[in-house]
Amino acid sequence: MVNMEKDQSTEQKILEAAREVFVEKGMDGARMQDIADRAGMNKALLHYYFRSKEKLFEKVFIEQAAQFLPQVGDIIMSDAPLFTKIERFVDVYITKLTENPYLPMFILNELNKQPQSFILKVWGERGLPVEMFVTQVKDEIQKGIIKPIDPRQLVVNMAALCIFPFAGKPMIQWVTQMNDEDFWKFMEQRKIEVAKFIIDSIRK
Amino acid sequence: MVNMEKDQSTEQKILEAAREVFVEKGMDGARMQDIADRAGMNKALLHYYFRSKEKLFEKVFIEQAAQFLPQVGDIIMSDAPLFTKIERFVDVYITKLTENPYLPMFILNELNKQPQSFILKVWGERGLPVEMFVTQVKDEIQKGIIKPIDPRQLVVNMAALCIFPFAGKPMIQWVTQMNDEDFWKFMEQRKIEVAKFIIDSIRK
DNA sequence: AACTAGTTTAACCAATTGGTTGAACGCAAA
DNA sequence: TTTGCGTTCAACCAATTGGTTAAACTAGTT
Repeated sequence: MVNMEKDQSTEQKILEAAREVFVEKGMDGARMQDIADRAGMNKALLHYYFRSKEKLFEKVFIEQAAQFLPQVGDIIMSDAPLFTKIERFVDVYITKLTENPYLPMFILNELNKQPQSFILKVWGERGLPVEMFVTQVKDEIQKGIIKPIDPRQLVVNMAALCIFPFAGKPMIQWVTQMNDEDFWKFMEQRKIEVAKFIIDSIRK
Repeated sequence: MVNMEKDQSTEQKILEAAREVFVEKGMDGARMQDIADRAGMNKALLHYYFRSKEKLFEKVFIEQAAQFLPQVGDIIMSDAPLFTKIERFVDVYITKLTENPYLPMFILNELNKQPQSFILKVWGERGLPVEMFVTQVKDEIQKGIIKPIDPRQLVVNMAALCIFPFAGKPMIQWVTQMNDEDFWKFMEQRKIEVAKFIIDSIRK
C-alpha cells in the first residue's frame, strides 16, 4: 500500500485548512479553492478525500461542535459541590474558548442556519444529561443554601456569561474602547469574576 | 414627477425584502434574486435603486444595527437609580429582541466578518456614552450599596444575559428539550429573572 | 397627440465556484 | 524492469450569481 501515513497526513492537512476557513468564513463564505490553497495542494484532492463541500463541512463542524459542548459536560455531571462546579465550569470553559475564540460564533451561527435536523445529527437526539445538575440545584434550594431559581435559567446564565463575550467581542471592544490586549486581560479576569458573579447571586 | 410615493413604496419594498433575506441568510448566503422574488419585482430594480449588493447590505445593516444598540442607550444614560436602570434595561432589551429574534445573530455574525472599519462606519468612532453608568456604579460601590465590581464586567454581563439566549436558541432548546412555546415562555420569565439575578449578585 | 423623463422588465454577460476527468506520478510487489 | 494501484494535478465543465443593457412602459407636460 502507498498510503497509510501519507494518506493520514494529507487528510489531516485538508481538515486543518478546512477548519480554519470554515470557522473564519462560515459555510457560505468558505471557498474550496481557499481551503486547497491553505492546505498547499490541488483542489481536486479535497473532493478525492471528502467528495463534496457539504461533506467536508459536516466533518469539520461535527469535530468542532464536539469541542464546544461535552468537555464541560463532565464538570457539570461530576459529584462536586455546586459552587465548586460553577467555579470549574466558568474557568475551564473560558480557558478553552480563549484557545479557540472564533468557535462560539461559528457554532452558534451555523446552528441557526442549518436545518434543525442537523443539530440532532451532530449532537444526538437527547440533550446533555443535565438532570443531575438540576436535582443538585433543587436540593441546595431546599436545604436553604441558595435562593430559589429555575435551574434552566441558571444553566443558560452560566452559558451566556461564558460564551457571549467571544461572539460579541467586536461590539464589546467598540463599547468599552478596549484594544485586543485589554480585552484578553479582561477575559482573564472574567474567569474568576463570572463565577463570583453567579455565586453571589444565588447564595443565600 | 413620476415617482415621489411610488418610488418610496418600491424602495421600501426592496429594503424590507432585503432585511428579511440578509437577516436570515447573512451577507454571504443572501441572493439578489431571492430578494427580488420576495419583493415581487425584477432583479435589475435592486441595482437601479441601490447599485450593488454591498451597498444594499450596508443600508440594511446600518438600519438594523441602529435598532440593536441605541434604544437601550437612553435607559443606561438616564438618571434613574441603578437597580431601576437594570430592571428597565433587561425588560426593554429582551422585549425588543423578542420582536426581532434573529437580529442578535445577524449583527454579531456580520460584525465578526466585516472588516473592523465597518463597525466604525455603522456606529461611529466612539463607543456608547457609558461613562455616566460607570460613575454611577462606582458611586454605589463607594456608598456601600453594592459590592465592588468592575463596571465593564457588569455591562458585559447585562448584555450577555439578555442577548445570548437569542443567538443560542437552537443550542438551548437542544440542551433543555424545550419546544418553541416553552422557549418563549422561558424568555418571558427571563425579563424579571435576569434583572433579579443581576441585582441579587451585586446588592450588598 | 406627441414628447419627455423616470421606472420596470427580459435577456444577456462575465466572473466565480463546486465539481469532474483523464493523464501523470510514485512507490511497492512481481 | 515492469506492472498495478493509490495519489496528485492541470485543465475543463456546467451552474450560479452579481451586474448590465436596451427596449418597453407609465404618467405628467406641452
